[in-house]
Amino acid sequence: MGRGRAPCCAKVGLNRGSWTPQEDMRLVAYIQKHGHSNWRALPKQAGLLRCGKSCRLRWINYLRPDLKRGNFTVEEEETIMRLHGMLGNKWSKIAACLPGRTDNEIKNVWNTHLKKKVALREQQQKAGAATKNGAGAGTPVTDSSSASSSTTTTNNSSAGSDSGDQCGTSKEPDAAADASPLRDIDVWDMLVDAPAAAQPMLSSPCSSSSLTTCAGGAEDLIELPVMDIEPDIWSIIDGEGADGSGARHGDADATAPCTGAAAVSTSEAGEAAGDWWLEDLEKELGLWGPTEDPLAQTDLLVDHTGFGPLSDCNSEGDPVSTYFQTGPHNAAAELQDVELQLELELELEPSSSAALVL
DNA sequence: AATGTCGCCAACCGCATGGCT
DNA sequence: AAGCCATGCGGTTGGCGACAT
Repeated sequence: MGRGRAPCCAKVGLNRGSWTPQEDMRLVAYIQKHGHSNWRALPKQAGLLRCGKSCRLRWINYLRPDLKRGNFTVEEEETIMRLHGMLGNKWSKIAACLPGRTDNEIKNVWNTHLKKKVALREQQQKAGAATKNGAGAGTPVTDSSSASSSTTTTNNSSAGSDSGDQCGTSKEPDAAADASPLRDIDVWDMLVDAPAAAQPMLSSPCSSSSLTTCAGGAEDLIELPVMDIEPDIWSIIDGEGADGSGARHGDADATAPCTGAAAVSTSEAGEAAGDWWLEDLEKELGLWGPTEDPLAQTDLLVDHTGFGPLSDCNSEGDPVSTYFQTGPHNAAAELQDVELQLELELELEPSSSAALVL
């Protein structure tokens, strides 16, 4: 097997470091509309000065609508500790057993909390074994004070996996679906269902790999913002890929219909879901709410964005900026014209979509 | 109140893997 | 069969906030 390595982050001219709210919104908007079948082509098509890898990570670890936020529950911690005892540092496999949690998140939690916790338990076990001279072998998670209340019969979906194999053996979405009924849920379906459920961020089993290309049905969930980027940057980033390596999987795939999410289609419910989710996202990003101080938000835009031209567009031209300044509802209407134009340009000239300038 | 230290978390880096040509 | 490419994965690191001195 050949193992060519696609140059990615080494490219010059790309933003690095923390993501700005504008970048987040742009990425979310694009993925909602077109999906993410081709991460490498995505930033270009979405008008992001990021490498595909960075976009993927950002989406998987932070922007995915099905992510749980907040602290890990005791059950989750127990599950992680138990699975880690069986699987080791197979974070992605462990994450597959914890709906709404990412491998990165689990890894961090392990390194910061659970590792110590497990070490402490082992010490206690040894101490206990020394006195009792006995059992407990092979059970990495024996109860200790706090966690034991749940008696390791975790009510998580993963809990059913008495043997971690169930979760770990396959990353195939189908296989994952077998592991838990929750895995039938599609993130885009949730976008529709969630508002009715009035749940902030529903947990979903979607592992990172199970979230492929689902935007086809959610096309109208959100308007895709447009930004102004130096066209030259993409020739740098693309390198020799003038023929568009992305084109191979590119636009056709990006808009490919999603299996389960087809039901979403372009319904009003879908739009409502999009509004709801974006609203929630904005809240997460600290951008949502009554615009008592629009200037503050403008400052946010200007100060944090790495896009000069975008800053120039803040006041009037850029729909994302408008979005932040006027709120999601007004902006949705204001963006319609922009979206139409963008669609036209994308269809007419997919390879140079990054050069979109309004 | 100012400074230093520690811990957490998001993001990056490089390798591995699998699909496609 | 071999090579190329995109994506996935796990380890590592840098930034930032919280806490202690």
